[in-house]
Amino acid sequence: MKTEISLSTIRRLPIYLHYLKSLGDAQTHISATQLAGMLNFGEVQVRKDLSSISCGGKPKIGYAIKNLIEELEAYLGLNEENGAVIVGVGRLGQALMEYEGFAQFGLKIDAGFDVREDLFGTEIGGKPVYDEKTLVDYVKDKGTLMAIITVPAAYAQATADKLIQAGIKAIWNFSPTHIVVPESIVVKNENLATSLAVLSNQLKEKNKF
Amino acid sequence: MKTEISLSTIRRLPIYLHYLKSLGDAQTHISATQLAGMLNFGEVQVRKDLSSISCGGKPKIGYAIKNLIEELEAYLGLNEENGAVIVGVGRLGQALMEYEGFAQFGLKIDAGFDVREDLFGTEIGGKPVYDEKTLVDYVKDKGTLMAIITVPAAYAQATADKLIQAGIKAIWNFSPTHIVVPESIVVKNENLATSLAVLSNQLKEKNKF
DNA sequence: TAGAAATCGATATAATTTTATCGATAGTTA
DNA sequence: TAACTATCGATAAAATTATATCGATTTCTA
Repeated sequence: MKTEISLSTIRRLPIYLHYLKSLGDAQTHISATQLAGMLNFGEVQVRKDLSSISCGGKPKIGYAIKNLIEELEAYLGLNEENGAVIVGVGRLGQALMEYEGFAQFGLKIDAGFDVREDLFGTEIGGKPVYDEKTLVDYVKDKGTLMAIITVPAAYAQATADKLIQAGIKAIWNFSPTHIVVPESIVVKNENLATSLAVLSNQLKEKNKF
Repeated sequence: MKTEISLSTIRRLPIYLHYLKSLGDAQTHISATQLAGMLNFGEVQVRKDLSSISCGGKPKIGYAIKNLIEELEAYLGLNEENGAVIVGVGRLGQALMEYEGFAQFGLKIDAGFDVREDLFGTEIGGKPVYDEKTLVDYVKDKGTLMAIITVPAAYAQATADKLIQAGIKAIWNFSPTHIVVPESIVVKNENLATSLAVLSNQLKEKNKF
């Protein structure tokens, strides 16, 4: 258990967690070598990653899967529930509201907000959709810390500003635009264009030969 | 213009591009300082990034926006059109099929595939949905190189295998599972859990104090 | 036209991340 | 029980990425 865990490591932790969970009860232990092989990582990297959150595996045997899962969950804070709101209930917003995988990672979406009147009062994935006008009050009342933005690009920055003013501390932005926030706010711009750029660049590189 | 551009730089290029496009005709030139300020990057970083794809800015003036956009587009290959198929036409698949932003980045989604009969023959975002059984033939016929996977986690790996067998070279995986592919195939696992982990971790860190 | 200000690009330094190496340890097998 | 193997964890080396520094260049201003 170390103090500082690198961002790159944190990014890989959920991948380990997910893979470990997908293994049934067939085996009780797993080695870094095996994990690395399955996930296409380096095995030293896996050991280092795991050493930062786990209290250790045994030579010749590997890590106890059950332990490892617990340690990963504990570190990632998947016990404490994070309430969140979604702003922008278009297709993407709906997809995210319906997505059940988030619960597994400690994220609980409480409600969606939109400007479309026909959506008010409806439920998606069991979560209510409210008038976007009530967003600020809702967030203030509930003390919600995290917001997911899925509005059209043109409204993203304004939405973010409004949310921050209401007390939101973390923003997950799916709008195809880069939003800028004060230092004290955590933001993750989920830029699909970025992924796409990397992907098509790699494709181009590989097809050169 | 250099030979090797780092992955981190490639990831930032679309962000520059997008921002530059969002500027109107109000200004013809922009400095690295300005760009850095707007996007919250280091200004040296911006210069380095741009130097790798651009033939240069001028002191005191900065870079010609129009040029820069062209250079970015050229490098990112946004002229050559990349045809792609989407496998799995659930909400997320639909959202992606409808999303118009991809065209701007050279990605043209040709069709969607699913197993749900009621979807066959329908159109989403102007693109047809076909029976998943015809996927392999379609890909082989068209010589499609890129596929987007939005099927449930349990089917993701099998879908990928099938696509690869049909000749796909690049896979963009939105299923909440990590898929593994041969060396020769480019894959980008778009793991929402990963982003979420980073986000909630940072939130936790900041709220410590 | 001389000097000041802004900005670039290059080089150097620092920080981060990945990969390699190696001794130690827990099981396995002869 | 002695040798052998797989594996861990730590440390060291290499590679990558980000940041700082500085001289050179262009424009603006007095």
